[in-house]
Amino acid sequence: MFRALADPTRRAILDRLRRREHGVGALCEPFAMTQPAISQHLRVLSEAGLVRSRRQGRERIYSISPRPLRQAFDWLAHFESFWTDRLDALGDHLDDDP
Amino acid sequence: MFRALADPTRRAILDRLRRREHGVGALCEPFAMTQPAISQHLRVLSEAGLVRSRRQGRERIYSISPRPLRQAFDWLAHFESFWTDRLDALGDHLDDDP
DNA sequence: TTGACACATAAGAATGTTCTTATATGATGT
DNA sequence: ACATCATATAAGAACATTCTTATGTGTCAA
Repeated sequence: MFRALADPTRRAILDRLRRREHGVGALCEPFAMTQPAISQHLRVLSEAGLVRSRRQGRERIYSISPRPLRQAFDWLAHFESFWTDRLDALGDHLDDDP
Repeated sequence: MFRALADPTRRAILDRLRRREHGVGALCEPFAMTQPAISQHLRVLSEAGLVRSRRQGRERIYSISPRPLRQAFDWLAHFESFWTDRLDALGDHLDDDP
């Protein structure tokens, strides 16, 4: 799933979808890339559970599906004390979830 | 940088370093992988700014370097409203940073 | 200074990713 | 039924990742 977030195009797509949902055509527009390439990225995002889609006429509308993003967020939150503590440099981080 | 987080071995290394700093030998121990493989992962983490290291005798001690983790965390935090709001299903997420 | 230890680097094989072009599918309007 | 629009899928080329084994580098201890 972090793998799906590893690609900058896919992160840009998510940033775009964060603002509002979009059809594929609209998602393609800002990228210097063919439509199949975007569809493939959407597939990766979809398989990672990061987006969902529904049909609407002949368009397919994609939107954010937040659950895995939240998992990633929660994982990173484990490291929060590293930038919160001023004790940072002391290597003072022992088990916070035993 | 998300690319560096995309590999499960590297995330496991970070999880390990989150608890305390470690030498390479200790980091290798839980993995079914050779020492050079781990050293290569450590190099990727280091180039992404996710870990730092210092020499201590003949050991090299690795520890977390939190700045890029925080960037990732901040990026994901942009999506926080998706799992916070109960309006989730309404696609009601318009610009929150214009 | 020599041997052993802890680690890094190099080279290469296997596999995975990310694009392209060409083609298939599914819905709409006539 | 047919042409068209919106999108998906397939096949393949180019490049990147992730391991392996073999070897290099720096530190310590005798």
